[in-house]
Amino acid sequence: MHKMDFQTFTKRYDISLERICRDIFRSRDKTIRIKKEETAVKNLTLILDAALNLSVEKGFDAMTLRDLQSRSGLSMGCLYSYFSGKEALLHLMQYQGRNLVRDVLHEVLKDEAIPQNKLEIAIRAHLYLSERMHKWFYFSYMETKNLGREEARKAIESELLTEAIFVDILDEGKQKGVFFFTDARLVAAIIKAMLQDWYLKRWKYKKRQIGVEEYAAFLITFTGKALGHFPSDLMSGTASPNHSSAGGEQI
Amino acid sequence: MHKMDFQTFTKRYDISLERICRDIFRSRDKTIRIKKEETAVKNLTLILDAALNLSVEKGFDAMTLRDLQSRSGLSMGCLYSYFSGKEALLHLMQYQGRNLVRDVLHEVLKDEAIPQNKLEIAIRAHLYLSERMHKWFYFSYMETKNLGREEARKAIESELLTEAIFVDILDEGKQKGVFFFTDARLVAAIIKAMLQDWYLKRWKYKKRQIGVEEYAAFLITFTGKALGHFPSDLMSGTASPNHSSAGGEQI
DNA sequence: GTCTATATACCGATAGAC
DNA sequence: GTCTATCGGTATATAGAC
Repeated sequence: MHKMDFQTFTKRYDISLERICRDIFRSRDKTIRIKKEETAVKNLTLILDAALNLSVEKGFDAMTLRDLQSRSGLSMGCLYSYFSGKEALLHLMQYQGRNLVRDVLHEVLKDEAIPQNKLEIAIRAHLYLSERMHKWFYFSYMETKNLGREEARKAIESELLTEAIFVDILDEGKQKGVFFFTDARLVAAIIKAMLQDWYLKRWKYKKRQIGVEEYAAFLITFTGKALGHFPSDLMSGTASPNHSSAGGEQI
Repeated sequence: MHKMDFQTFTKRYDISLERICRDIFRSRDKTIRIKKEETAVKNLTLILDAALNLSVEKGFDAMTLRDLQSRSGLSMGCLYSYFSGKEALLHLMQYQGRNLVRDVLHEVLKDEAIPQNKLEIAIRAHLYLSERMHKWFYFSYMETKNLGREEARKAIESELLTEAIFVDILDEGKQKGVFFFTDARLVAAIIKAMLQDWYLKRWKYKKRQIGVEEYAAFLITFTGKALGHFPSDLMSGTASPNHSSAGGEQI
């Protein structure tokens, strides 16, 4: 998928809360007591939407099930038909978010061979994903520390997997003589840090009216220069205007 | 302060928990009911040490005052002689950490004139500070969202102040023709993101045996290349060995 | 499937003995 | 200055009516 921008990205991949909830229902029929798919998906959407918003506002820990009750419009008893407890809800959301990110990242890269293009695509896909699923990314990052032993291990594994994608691209580019650096893992680590800043410091970029396309172009130029590779059409530093909300409502 | 490394940094600046607690006692004699300085500083040190460790382990919200009681060795009633409530403790710690960082950053930069050196010093000082006060930095970052309206405003102000230091250095370098970029605030923002990665993803760098000197050298080289400025003695990419623990126990 | 009502436990905070 | 004992409030979770 070349010459990708935010709009074509959101059109190509169905990243909606409803779709995620349907995936959850189909893969977790044991822990969810409700039988009818339509009812289950509708209520799951209400629950996850409320839980995401409350978690971003005040933190998952500070969110009480009474908050979740009133925000979702469902009752206490009804909530417990969809998950076995507050902790199970946390794990459910973390798990589903991780898998979606992993799948999309592999999907966008699968038909590309040129390292410079791969790097640009991986950066853009990660930024676009976190733009589309901003609350989800913010939530996943902030609540990692509250996970239990086994779940924390999976979160770390996921972090390293994303990084490994960048390490592979960098090493390939180094071998082909288009990237210049000494330690691929260090470069991948700070690329990841810069990607994460986009959703962790969203308030800052929003206040400065910097959109996702502009940030993407800047990041690609900056890393390109640092790696000794200069993307031809981006060196001017001019970026597209802000249309960060072109892809519909954020989830 | 030129040719700064971690060891000389920690020797030059007294960044100990005891010193911070003494500052707190002297500046807050109204909210602390204890009169004798020796007693007060001793117990404050116990309290803050326990609070920092518990917050990093499970989060400030999840930490109960009973946890704090057993970890510090003091009783419930005694704790309340040192702060008026859990929220006041949070604000106290945030406030004191912010001020120390602000003061040290201004101190290290005050006698330097060359932009390239300024950039290197600012990067090193921030990394060394966060290395020395790792728990403090991690705590400050993670608990920002739990602050009240007014305190959150101060935290944001502090974030932007640190960034402004980098913006000034970058603009000066651009004017003098040694740095090349289009938007100083974007560059400063991602430099900050890379600095923060050092204390937010500490587990990763520790596992890979990357010390603070090595990370500092890498960051300076990477940003130097991206800005079109090549530090002469760092281009080889070779870095000092890991002596991240040379400066005593972390706080 | 969804609701209300309630059980049980633990939180932050304080009063008052020592 | 420091302790123990306890209050009032609220959390998660469940039982059983509809």
